[in-house]
Amino acid sequence: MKQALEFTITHRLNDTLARTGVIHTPHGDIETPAFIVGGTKATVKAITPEQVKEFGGQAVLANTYHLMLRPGAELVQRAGGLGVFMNWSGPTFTDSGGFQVFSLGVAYKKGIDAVAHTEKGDAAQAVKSTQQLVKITEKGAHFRSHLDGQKLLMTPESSMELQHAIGADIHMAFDECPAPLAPLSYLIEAVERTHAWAERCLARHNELNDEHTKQSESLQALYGVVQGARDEKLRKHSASFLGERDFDGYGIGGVFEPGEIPTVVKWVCETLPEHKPRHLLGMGSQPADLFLGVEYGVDTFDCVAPTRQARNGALYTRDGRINITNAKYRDDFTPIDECDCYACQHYTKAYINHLFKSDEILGATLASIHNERFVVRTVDEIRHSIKDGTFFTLKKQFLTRYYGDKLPSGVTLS
RNA sequence: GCUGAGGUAGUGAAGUGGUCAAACACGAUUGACUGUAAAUCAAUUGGCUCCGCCUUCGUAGGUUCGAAUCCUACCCUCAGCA
Repeated sequence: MKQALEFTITHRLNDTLARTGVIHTPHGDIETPAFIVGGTKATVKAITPEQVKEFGGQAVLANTYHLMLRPGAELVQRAGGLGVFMNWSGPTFTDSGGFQVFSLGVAYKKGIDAVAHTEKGDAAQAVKSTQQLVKITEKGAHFRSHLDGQKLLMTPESSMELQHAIGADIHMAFDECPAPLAPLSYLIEAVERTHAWAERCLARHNELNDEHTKQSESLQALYGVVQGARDEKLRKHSASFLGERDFDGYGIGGVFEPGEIPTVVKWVCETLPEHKPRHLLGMGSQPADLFLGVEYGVDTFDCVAPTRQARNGALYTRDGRINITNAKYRDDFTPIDECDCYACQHYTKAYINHLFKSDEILGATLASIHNERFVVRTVDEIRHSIKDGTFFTLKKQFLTRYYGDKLPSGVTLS
């Protein structure tokens, strides 16, 4: 059978897991490391696909759960698939909906942050609330739609069918993302379930790809998703189990602190087969995520924070994050940053401050373009630095300037 | 000039004898946001030597143990009539 996805590694950085490469998809190549732009509901919030292209976005990631509810996967299929529907001609990814088991379950109304960051959270309660709000069984996950409350069941098979209907180039296996604080016994159970689901995903995915072959349609790729929270044995077990299966690449799920990358991501990436691409799910809003992720073997990232934070007025600059609504920017007639994005080339902080204060939607657009450009450019710089061997110099300079003396815990500059 | 209504914190607006430094909304200030239930959410918003004290509800007096709330005078605003 024809490969659904080809991945070529072009450079490696000695003594690290970092590499550069190219992911070849039916809708074009992705030069890695790459930041994949969040387009959950088949739109990159507040900006057009042309603008995404202009700031250097190479691929977009949408979400199966959201599109299943609205407008429906079948409708996206009838529209001609995700790319045609949203007028994005480049490569596309879909997430499986597995993360919503977490965000609508354990993290429900508490914020993901509260669960991921609390040192001494109530682990038993974390599991309990999962079971109450999102019922997980071997069969799949029972959800309630956040739109109208209707009961839904998503199984590995149905997630594959939905993702094939939506028609992205790269799909994610349906996984369970447990709260990192859940007791080990539960984490083990969740990993085993994720593995069983992964095998079912792969089986159904291959059947669907066989049908594509018969119809002379291009094949779609499937990434297995590694779980295992912060546990070394579990992470390595998960990476090794999935690594032995014929996935086109791998997602790494459930990591929330940059300081965890040198341990968790490293365990995973040194275990996974080297010749397949690795995607760090849901991380990559701050430079530490990007530098450490790449250093420890990540090829692609996706993260909604650049656009979400942009809509809420938090903008990235080389000297750290700023809040554009701060009073001091009211009459600051300089651009957000030394930056080549559309917003920085044409507008001042004072103007964008005014847009936010006035609740004008152009503010969200300009801020989103800027934040996305910042992240995409940072990854581009990292990619080049691997090719010319200046990665560690760049890392030190970049992180020192961005964080000053407030480096996130667990992050080192060497 | 007459009649009526009214003057409460940055603004609008509750409150009409004690539980009022005064609801609520907006505004303002700050913070958070990482596989998007997020153009969302949270905190602060009279002063201070801040688990307590001081000064505030047009101004000045008064009644009362106690007043933003009752009385008197004055000032001002708005509406209608002259």
